[in-house]
Amino acid sequence: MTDESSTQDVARDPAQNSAQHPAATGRRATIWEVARAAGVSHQTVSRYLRNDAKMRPETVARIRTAVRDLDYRPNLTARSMRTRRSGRIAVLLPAVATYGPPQILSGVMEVAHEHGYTIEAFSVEGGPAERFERVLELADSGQVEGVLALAPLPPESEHRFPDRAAIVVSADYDDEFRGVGELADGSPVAELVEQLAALGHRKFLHVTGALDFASARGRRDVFVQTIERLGLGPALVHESDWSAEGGRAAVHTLPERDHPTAIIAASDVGAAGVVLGARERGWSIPGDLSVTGWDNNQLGAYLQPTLTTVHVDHRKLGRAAMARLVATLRPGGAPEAGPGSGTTTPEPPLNTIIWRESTGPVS
Amino acid sequence: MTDESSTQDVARDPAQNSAQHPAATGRRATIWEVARAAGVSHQTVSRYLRNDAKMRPETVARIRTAVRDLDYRPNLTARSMRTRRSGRIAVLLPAVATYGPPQILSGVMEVAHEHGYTIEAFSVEGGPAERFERVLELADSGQVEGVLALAPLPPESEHRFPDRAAIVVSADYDDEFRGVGELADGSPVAELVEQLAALGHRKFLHVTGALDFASARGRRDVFVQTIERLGLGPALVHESDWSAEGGRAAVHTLPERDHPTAIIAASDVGAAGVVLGARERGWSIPGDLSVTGWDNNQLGAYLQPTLTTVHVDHRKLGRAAMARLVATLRPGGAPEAGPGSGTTTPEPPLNTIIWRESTGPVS
DNA sequence: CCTTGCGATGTGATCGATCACCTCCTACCG
DNA sequence: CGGTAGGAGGTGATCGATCACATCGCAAGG
Repeated sequence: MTDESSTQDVARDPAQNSAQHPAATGRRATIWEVARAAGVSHQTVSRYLRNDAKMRPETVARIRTAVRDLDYRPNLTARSMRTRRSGRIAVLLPAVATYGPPQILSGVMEVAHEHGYTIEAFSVEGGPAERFERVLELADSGQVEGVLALAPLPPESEHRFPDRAAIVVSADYDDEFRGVGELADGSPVAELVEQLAALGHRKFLHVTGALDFASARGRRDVFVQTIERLGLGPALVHESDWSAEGGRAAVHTLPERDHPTAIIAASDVGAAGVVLGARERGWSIPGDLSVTGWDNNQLGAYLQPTLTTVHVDHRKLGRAAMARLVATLRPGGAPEAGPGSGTTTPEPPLNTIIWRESTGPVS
Repeated sequence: MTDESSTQDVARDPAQNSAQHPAATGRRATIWEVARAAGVSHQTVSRYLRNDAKMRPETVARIRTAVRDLDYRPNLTARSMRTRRSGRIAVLLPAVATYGPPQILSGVMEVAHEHGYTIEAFSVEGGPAERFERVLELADSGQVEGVLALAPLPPESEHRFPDRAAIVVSADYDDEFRGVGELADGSPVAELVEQLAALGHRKFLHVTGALDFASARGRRDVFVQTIERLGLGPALVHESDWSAEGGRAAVHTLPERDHPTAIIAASDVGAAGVVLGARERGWSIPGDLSVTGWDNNQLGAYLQPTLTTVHVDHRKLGRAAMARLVATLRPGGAPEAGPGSGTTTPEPPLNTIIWRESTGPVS
C-alpha cells in the first residue's frame, strides 16, 4: 500500500482552480470553499452546519445556496477528529454465523441510527479470549465510542473494560436474553412446562442447545427451576448442541416404559430430531409424546405434526441491546430514550409461544 | 451536545504533565509523546508505525519501548484524515431482514478484513430510491472508500455512481447471483429441470419468489430458458412471493388432469406450501408430483417427504461480492488477490443440489 | 455624546497523524 | 584528501473541520 499511492496529483491547489466547481476536479468542496462562495468566513459556515441559532436569515440563505451549488458535504472524518466524537459503535458478530439471526442486527442498527450512531461490524476468528483482545484494541483505537458484543466474551471480562476509552457493554447475544429487564429469556420455558403440566404431563425432558451459549444455559436453568418449583421430581436434562441428531439421540436414550411425555427442545432443529427419533421408536406425537421447539423456523408450520415453538422477537432483542449501550454512552440523557417506550403502552412480549400440533394432552 | 463539552479541562498540556503515563489522565498518548519518550522526532515515530525499512535497529527498539510504556495506539481518525484513506467500506443491508442470511455478511467481512478494510453496516428504510439516495450521500461523505449494496438499488443506478468519490459496486444481493463469473445463479434451476426431465418429467411449473428480487427473476429466467431449450413446450410460471401460501395457491390453480408433474419452487418455504397444497388435493409426493425448494432450510430434511433443495454457499457468495469491490478499489493490484484462489484447485461449487425424497421418477 | 451590552461574525489555534522537503553524517571513491 | 551519494532522521505544512476568543456594528442608557 506504500508504493501505489506515491503520486498524489489531484488538484494541488483546490481553492484556486475549483472554487466554483470542485466536483470537476475529483475532489469534494471544503468548508473554506463554501465560505468563499457565500462571502462569509469558514466559521460561519461551521455555525450553519451545526445549526447554530444566532444567524441572520440572509446569511443562512447565502450559505445554503453555496452548499447546494458546490454539492458540499461535511467531511465527517475531520469533524470527528476535532470533536473527538466518532459517532460510531462497533458491533462484534459471531464469527461462525451459522446461528445468529439477521433480525437482531436490524434492531441494533435501527436504534443506533435513531441516536445518530453508525455501526461498524466486525467479527473475530477464534475463541472468547481472542475476541476480547480485539474488543479492547478497538475500544482504545479512538475509532468507536462503544462496543456491542453479540458473541460471548470471557466471563471475567465484564468489568475490565477501560472506561477511559470507549465504554463497552457486553451484550452477549445470549446473555442478552436474560438481561432485558423482566423479559427474561427463560420465561417461555416456564410457561411451556406449566401449560404442558396443565395438560396432565408429569415427566419432562429438556434437550439443551450447545451449553457454551448463554441462551442454552438459560433455558436449561429455567427448565430445572420450573420442574422443581412444580414438584415434578428430578429434572431430566439431555445435553445436546442444537442439532437434530442430538434430539434424535435423546429420544433413543429413553426407556420404553414410563418415559417422559413431554420434551422441551432448545431449538426447532433439535425438536425435529426428537420427532424423528420418536417416529423411529413408533411413538406418536402428540399422543405418546409432546414436543416443543424454539426459534419459530418458517418450516416448523409444515412439519408433521406442525411444531409448537417459541417465537423470539430478535429485532426487539437487538433494539434492547443497543438501547442499553446507548444509554450507557449518554449518562446525562434519559436511561431509556426510545420514543414510545414509556410505561403507558404495555410492550408486546419479546417471546411468544406458538402452540401447534406437536403438543397435546397426555393420553 | 454543545453545552455538555463546554469545559475541556483534560490535560491542556499533555506533553508536560503526562509524558510518562497519559493513561492516568484519561487521554491516550499521541505520536508526539511517544517521540519525546523515545528521544526522537514525531516523524521518526511515524516511520516506525508505517514500517519504514530504513531505520537503525536501536532507534526502532527505543520507539518500541516507548510505545509499549505509553500503551500508545495510533489515532486512526487522524491518520485517515491525512491519508484520505478510511479503510472503510459501507455495506448496505436489506432493511427488512426477514430474508438475508447472515452467512453472506460473514463472507463479506472476512474478505474485507483480509484486505485491511473495516465494515460499516447500514440499512435504509423505504424503497430502492431512498436507498440509492443514502448510498450516494455515503459515497460522498469521505467516510468510506466503497459501498457494497446487498439490497436492490434502482436498475438505472448502475453507472450513475460518482467515481470521483468512493467507487461503488452495486452487488445487489440478488444480482450477485448472476454476476459471479461463470457460477451463475440460474444454473441450479437448469440442472434441476434436466435431472427431472431425465426422470421422465415433461411438464414443469415454476413458483417464483418476489420478482423485485433479482434472484427471483434469475431463477425464473433460467427456468424459462431451460424449458424452451429442452423443447418442453411453453414454460409454466406462477408468480409468487417466496411464501408458503403462494406455493399452496399455485397448486390449487392446477388442473386435475394433465397437471405438471414437477414443481420448481424458488424457496423452501414456497415448496412447503406446494407440498401442503398437493396433500390437500390428494396428490402424493413424489408419486404424483415432484417438488424442489431452494435455500436448504435446516428443517427441510425433516419434512415429509424430505425436501429436495438447492444449497447456496452464502459465505462464498459474500466473499465473491466483497472481492469484486476490493478489486475495484485497487486498480493496480491483482484482480483476484485472495490466497489460494488460483486456477490450480477446482473451486467447490457455489450452489449444490441436495436430492431428497420430494423428487422422483414420473409415475 | 460616550459607554455599555449583545447579537453576529471573523481570526487563529487545534485535533493527531502523514507528506514533502531539508539537513546531517558517514562511507566510499577517484 | 576532497567530493559526493545515500542512509537516517528532523522541520514545517497540511488534511478539514471545530473551539476559544477577538472584533465589529448597532441600539439603549446615563
